Amino acid sequence: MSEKISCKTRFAPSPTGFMHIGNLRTALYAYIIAKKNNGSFILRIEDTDQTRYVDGAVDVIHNTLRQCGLNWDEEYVQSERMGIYGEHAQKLIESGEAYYCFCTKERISELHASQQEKGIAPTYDRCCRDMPQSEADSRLNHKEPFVIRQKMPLDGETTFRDELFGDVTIPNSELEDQILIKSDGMPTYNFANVIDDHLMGITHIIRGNEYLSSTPKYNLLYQAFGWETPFYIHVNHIMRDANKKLSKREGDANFGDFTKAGYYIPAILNYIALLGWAPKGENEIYTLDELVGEFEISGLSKSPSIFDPVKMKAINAKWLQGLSKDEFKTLAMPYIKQACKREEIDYDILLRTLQPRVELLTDIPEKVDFIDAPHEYGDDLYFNKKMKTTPETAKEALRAVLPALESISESEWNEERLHAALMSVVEQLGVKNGVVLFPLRIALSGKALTPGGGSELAAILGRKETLNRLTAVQHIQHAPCARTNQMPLL
RNA sequence: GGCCCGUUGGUCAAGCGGUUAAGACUCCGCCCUUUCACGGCGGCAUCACGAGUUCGAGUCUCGUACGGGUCACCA
Repeated sequence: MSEKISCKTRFAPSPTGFMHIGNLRTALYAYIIAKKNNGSFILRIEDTDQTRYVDGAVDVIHNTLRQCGLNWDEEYVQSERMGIYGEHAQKLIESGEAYYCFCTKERISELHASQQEKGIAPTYDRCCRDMPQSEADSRLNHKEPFVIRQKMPLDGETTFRDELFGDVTIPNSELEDQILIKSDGMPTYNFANVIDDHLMGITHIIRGNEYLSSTPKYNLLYQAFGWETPFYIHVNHIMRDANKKLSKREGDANFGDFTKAGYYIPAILNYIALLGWAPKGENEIYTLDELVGEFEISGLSKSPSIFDPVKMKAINAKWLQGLSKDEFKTLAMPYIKQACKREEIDYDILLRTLQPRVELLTDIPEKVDFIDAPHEYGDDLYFNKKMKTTPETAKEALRAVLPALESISESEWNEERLHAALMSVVEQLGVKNGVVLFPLRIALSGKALTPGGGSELAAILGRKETLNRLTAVQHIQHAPCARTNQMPLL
């Protein structure tokens, strides 16, 4: 493909109101291949089937591509181009490459039924193919309904080249005299596609594997018009599991659902690019621009790829961890606000402790929900084998912590100062760090797992709230712990 | 069913006639650590099967099996 200087690719979705992740990946590859060759990327809305029209569906396509940064250079809407397909079909009739067919739908379905009875594959019997011109003219004059069909070669075989699969040869006997123009005057998808791709100057056609066996028909059309055939790149399918495609019905294929689920858009693109394509080196994290730089058609995979949400999460986590402080803040704040209304906290520390712990943005609310109010908990939470803590050691530690922290003034309330004060308590008690810090975490949050440890939590919550929570814990009259049946801690 | 395409660990995958068959995710162990996470180190686990070509086959050829696609006046 390198001998071609110009390169133009297209994404040709039909507006269904839904952006399938597999379609998006096809668009991504088409965009990348265009940009890699300094070419252009075209969006073509394939809306010839007006019965399938969905309100706002085109907006979904536009918004998704924009959000992803897949900016298109030109846009066409197929329904606005209806005139040109009939003209082209006429040319084919004139050159003898196509013919009028007056067979009714009823005749065709009877034909197919009888073929099936005989165990033959149903196919059109080319009944009208050799009709004399005079008869055709007369039937046209009588306004008989007709379709226009393409004359396929009756024998031999057709070979086309796919840039990934290599040469693919199909016997011409497999090819039906396909309909180009339907009886309502509309072009079939196959016909409109070829005409549009040629007229728009598409040089590289990137599309799903399902078109592999119909590509000879497309090439035969190009040849019938005397047009140069494009490069083909057929990409593999994304599967749900070994023999099921990712489906709309299962709700596991919609781009919009992934953004709602807390995925970061560049990470989504990154992951789907890697599904069915492998870079040369060992890096796995790529921006869109980097993908453009790294992409090679030879890295595409021919066999189907199974979508792995676990791996996608891991890629998402790597992306979030790699963001700058400010970028992460912008993304994380809305999620923090969902669970945390309190304003007077140290967001810098919170964000810093949060960032390496978040896989999906939607993980955040659960991680910060202790800030507004600590969780309720029983004394047994203070048992921790690894930290060597029990409710009794916790009680002693927290008794010592309270005055130590009270002695820090509002203006000195920062991480270093807090850490130093807590370390001196550790030293004073002659215990390991965890014996003091683990109970502090629980006293401040009511949770055994928090972003950051005791000193970070104290810094995040601020002096007033920290001391309130510590004081509350000192004065509460606990009932005996149900599990241990021991007397209350404090 | 005909035709077309595919098949390397659980998943994504590298590999292009000679490799101890990369790497990533997952899982497990260890280290670090105020928990978890991050990070570091280590581990489990793969060439669908059968012939052939070759000194030598995951790599080439042919079969078989399995999987997918396609055979519309849908796109």
